[in-house]
Amino acid sequence: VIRKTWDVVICDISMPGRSGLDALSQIKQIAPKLPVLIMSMHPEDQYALRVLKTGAAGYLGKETIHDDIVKAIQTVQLGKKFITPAIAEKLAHAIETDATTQLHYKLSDREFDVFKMIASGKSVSEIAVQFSLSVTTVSTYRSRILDKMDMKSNADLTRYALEKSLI
Amino acid sequence: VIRKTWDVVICDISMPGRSGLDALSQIKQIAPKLPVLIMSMHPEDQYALRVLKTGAAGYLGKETIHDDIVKAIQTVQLGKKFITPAIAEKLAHAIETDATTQLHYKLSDREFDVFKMIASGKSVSEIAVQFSLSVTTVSTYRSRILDKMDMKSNADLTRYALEKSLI
DNA sequence: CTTTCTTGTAGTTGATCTTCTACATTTCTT
DNA sequence: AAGAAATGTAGAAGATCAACTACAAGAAAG
Repeated sequence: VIRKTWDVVICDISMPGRSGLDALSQIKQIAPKLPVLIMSMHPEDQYALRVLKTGAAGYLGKETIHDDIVKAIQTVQLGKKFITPAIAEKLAHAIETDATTQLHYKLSDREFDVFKMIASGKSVSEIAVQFSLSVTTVSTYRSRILDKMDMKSNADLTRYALEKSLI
Repeated sequence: VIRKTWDVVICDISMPGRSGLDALSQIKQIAPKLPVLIMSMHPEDQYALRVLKTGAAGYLGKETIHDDIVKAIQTVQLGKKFITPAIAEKLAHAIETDATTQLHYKLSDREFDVFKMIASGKSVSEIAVQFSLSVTTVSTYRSRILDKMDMKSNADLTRYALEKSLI
């Protein structure tokens, strides 16, 4: 990679550990646009995600290596990422996990509605009227919201909602 | 000003109205760094402020024109502003008026303390304990705060305080 | 296909809060 | 200096809320 120009790098890093990732990041440093396809005899576990995050154009585990390699090379040569269904699934999960770190992900729909109203300053009784619910019901929602979001006051909710542009 | 370079422009705009200001802004457009001293037979009323905002280096009203003109020219020639005491006073007022537009300017000291605590989520009773006051006293403060700031809920206060970085 | 968890819903009751009113001090206004 | 407005302070009483408890229906898990 240092001496010559290539279309694609196919790199077998069967040994897990830093060495493989280090090699990848070095390559990407020297030639950021050079597609690097990583092969491994390990299954497409979360290792694949780390590899992709480091800049690989694709990851082939032992399950897919025989079937997909030609397709993979063709794909990455076009500058696209080659993603197997299994990895796509991992990616989706990774994204979902990101969503999971959003404090309010735990709220049910009703709770979220109430959350927004409380955050924007409505009182529980106002909310109760608007939703034709008992005041105590709304109050229960509020408790659950505070509990799930690990907060203590309405002001916390307001602050949070403001930060996340939820209101 | 268009054709030659000058040290200072002394401009008599005894006629109020746009014409004077327009001339001034045209001059400042052509030669932004050229000091323009405005003279007028009108008193140093708020017209002086408008003139200064438009970029004049100083304003001499009929009261000061005879005493200060030499000093004024010397001052603006150095690139400084020439401000008479009377105008300084106006400026101070203008600034204060800006402060006045801050919604919370009306609050008394105690009210402002309470305001910050409410905005950051403290309950009236917590505040009452902290200040060794009756709950109703704090509640009264709260009413007055809401009233003065023309707001309706604690969430409004939180939002406001957050916006103005008061908490 | 049960068991368990989550969600939507409320009542009771004690806690907290608001509103109205009041009054003594300060602090403006005139 | 006299009167008016703002400020600091609270009590009584009614309004609102929170906490705990409960339960049914749906979702998820085993």
